[in-house]
Amino acid sequence: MKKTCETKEKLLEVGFDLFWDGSYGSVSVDDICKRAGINKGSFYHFFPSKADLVVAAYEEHWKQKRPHMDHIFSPQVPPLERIRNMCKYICEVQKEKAEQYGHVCGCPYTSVGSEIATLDEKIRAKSEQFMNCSRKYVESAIADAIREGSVTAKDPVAAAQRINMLIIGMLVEARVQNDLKPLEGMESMIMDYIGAKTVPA
Amino acid sequence: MKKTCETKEKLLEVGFDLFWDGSYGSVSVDDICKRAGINKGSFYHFFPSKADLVVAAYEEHWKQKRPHMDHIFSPQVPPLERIRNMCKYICEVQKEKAEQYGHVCGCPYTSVGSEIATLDEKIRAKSEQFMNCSRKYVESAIADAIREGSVTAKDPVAAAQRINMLIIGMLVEARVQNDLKPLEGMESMIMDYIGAKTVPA
DNA sequence: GATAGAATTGACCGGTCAGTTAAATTATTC
DNA sequence: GAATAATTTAACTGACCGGTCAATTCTATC
Repeated sequence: MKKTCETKEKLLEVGFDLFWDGSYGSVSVDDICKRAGINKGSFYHFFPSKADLVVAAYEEHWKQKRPHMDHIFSPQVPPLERIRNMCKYICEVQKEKAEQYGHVCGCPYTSVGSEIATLDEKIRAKSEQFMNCSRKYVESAIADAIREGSVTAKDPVAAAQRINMLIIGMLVEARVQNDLKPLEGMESMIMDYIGAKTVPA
Repeated sequence: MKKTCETKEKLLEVGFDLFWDGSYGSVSVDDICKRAGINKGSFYHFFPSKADLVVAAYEEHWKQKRPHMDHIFSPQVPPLERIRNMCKYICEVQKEKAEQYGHVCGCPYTSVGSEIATLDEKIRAKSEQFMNCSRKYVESAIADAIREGSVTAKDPVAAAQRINMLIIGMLVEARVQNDLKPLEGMESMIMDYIGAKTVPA
């Protein structure tokens, strides 16, 4: 029950990383197995197909990321600070991955999701689901900000949706430009957008 | 000199369409040739590689699209109307392509660009170039809007950059959701963002 | 109508792709 | 420690990949 999980989890982790850095089409099952130090037969013992691996890897990745997001968006934290911390977190992760891989990688769900959206419905649907995970956090933060009056925005649902699009656009630009610069304005752009009344450091 | 161009242009057109609908990795040279009714040898007579085709197809597509953009952004047209017309144009094209292919396809430069950004520098650079083409139009429209006082925005460069990101984000979301809905708010979102003073129909 | 260069053909290459299989090894349970 | 199931191994399949090539046909010019 132990070693089993190690193999499976190794495949999930390696697969996620390779797909994130490259693309779904450019990473083969052989690539994943080689990097994971695992035989191909084992891959197909745990996953019925390459597409199933990427879906499982999405789920595993989100499972591991969620506690961090819950912490960032804890109601203990003032609402605008939650959003600011999210921006910092995104930038940190991007910087870290860029150093690790030598490329700016953008949002993993978005990259593979956009690549494969018209070709595999199961992956498409999962990408959609996870691309929208962070939206709910932003939504409740903005709702709280509205209640405490620290923001001129009126509709938390619409605002969160738009912020989500903005961040996605930024991350895609950063990936295509292979440059972290597009991310620099993220925090101020969002604060501008929701009409944050305090303009702290 | 006539039939020659027809073959080459057919390959450019079919390639662009297939890459736009699917992805760079999922469309083979054989697919393109079959759809174009052209032999593989001819493909490699005109293009040294698959990557070169996609770059050439980008260039051809932009060449054909540019007059339309020049028209939309003619200084004859009031600046905010230029931007509104651009939004309408984007939505129209997306709707048309969605009907044609059965999928919402998003921005062609962005989709392939994001897919391939970390793998092929030549394609990456071209994607970056064309993803930013529309930015210059928006920039000058906003500058004009500022001069005529129809807008509260201050910095046309920053505003255009952010609008570009917004549109990219929207198009990626639309593609991944396979739904035109995310595009609906484009015009009002942009007008909100730059602080358009008139709120016409 | 001879000639040369461009366009076209279709068979072909080695390599790689996702996925399979049967046998061997390891853990688990009684 | 025997029986059973889970896991791992490595060789294998057949289709398809991007790209090559020599042979052929077209076309423009003199």
